[in-house]
Amino acid sequence: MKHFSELTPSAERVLDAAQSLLQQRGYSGFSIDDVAKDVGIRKPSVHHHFATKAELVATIVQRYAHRFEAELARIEAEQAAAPDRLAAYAGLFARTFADERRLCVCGMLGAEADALPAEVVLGVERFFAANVDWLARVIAHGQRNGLVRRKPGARELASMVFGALEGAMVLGRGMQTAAGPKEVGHTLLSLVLA
Amino acid sequence: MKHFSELTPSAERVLDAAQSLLQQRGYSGFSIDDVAKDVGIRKPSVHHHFATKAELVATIVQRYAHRFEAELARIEAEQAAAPDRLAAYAGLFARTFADERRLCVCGMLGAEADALPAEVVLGVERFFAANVDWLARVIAHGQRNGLVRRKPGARELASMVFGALEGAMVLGRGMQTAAGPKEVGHTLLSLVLA
DNA sequence: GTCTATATTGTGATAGAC
DNA sequence: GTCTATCACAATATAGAC
Repeated sequence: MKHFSELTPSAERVLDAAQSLLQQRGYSGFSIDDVAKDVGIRKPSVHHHFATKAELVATIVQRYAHRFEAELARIEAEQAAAPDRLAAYAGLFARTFADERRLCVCGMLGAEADALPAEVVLGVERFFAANVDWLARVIAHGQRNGLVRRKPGARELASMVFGALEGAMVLGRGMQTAAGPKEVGHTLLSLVLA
Repeated sequence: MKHFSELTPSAERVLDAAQSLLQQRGYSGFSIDDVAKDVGIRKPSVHHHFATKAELVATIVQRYAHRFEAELARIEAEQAAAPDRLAAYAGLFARTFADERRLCVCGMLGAEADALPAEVVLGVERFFAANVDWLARVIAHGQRNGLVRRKPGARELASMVFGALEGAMVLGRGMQTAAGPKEVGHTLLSLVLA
């Protein structure tokens, strides 16, 4: 598979359009032709950049995960205290959702996992693990400093926080009045602080 | 749309097979022919019971929501204390997930909402609202008795708990080592109790 | 990098017989 | 309630020209 950093500008436009469709409709819910129409080209031109749909989506996941991990690094650099890091983390989900109520790329794909090519599922697994690992580290740090409650372990809290934010995006789309990731982020924070 | 209580045994077999496929692969991820194959009949026989795919899935949602609400009523009858009711509630999600790592029907459909017929989305919205309403009532009751913490309001806690359990199912499929709804249920309970 | 044209398969849905 | 046969179209993907 191509690495996303070697993409031409045309390939990036294809990737952007496909990611948006993926976040709105899921892997099985959009076609190569949908992508082509959004970009303003024809189907075979999409295949010129990405031979198969699986490769296209695997590249989306790769780029998405890379960008996300860069955001995590930025948060750690900018925020020193665990509560501030957690608040900024929730903000990442809120920002994605604020843009046309888009779902997390990997949240969507995780739900569909059984219907996906193996190379896509692998990228999703890595993204999930990276998130839980990062959260567990931040939470453990906060627990040592007495800023985060100690009772459920760092890893249990991390899984719960990550899942709650992913779940909040799903609820937010299915239900107009539901709390989105922004509101759930606040609720989580007040529960998790010592 | 037909009501699920008037279904013939053959129609119920079709509905069962379709629901399983829906929970594993999503609305766009299974076809009428997939359903037919699982039941052991041909495509037109599926259409004989449900004229369109939209009607088939809308009926699944209707039946699923009805059964779920019956479970909620049973929990309220069997468990008097809010913490026990919440634990039993989380158990509903754990039980679904324990069966072949199936997703909640409406969790799956909520993620796909943008690609779905209106009659399906309407059923999903109703299911979400029923869950948050029920949880908010149970939590408010627990707050009055001093068994549930008072700080985030009942409705905020309810949205968070529901979303966390839905999210845990998504994580559980995408990531082998992740906490499923069972583990997340325990974490949630220990956070929410006073 | 993009196109037209095409192959192949899958899709939801219908007609009409048994 | 189920079937065969069929329709109209949409899907992923490829060949080969410009």
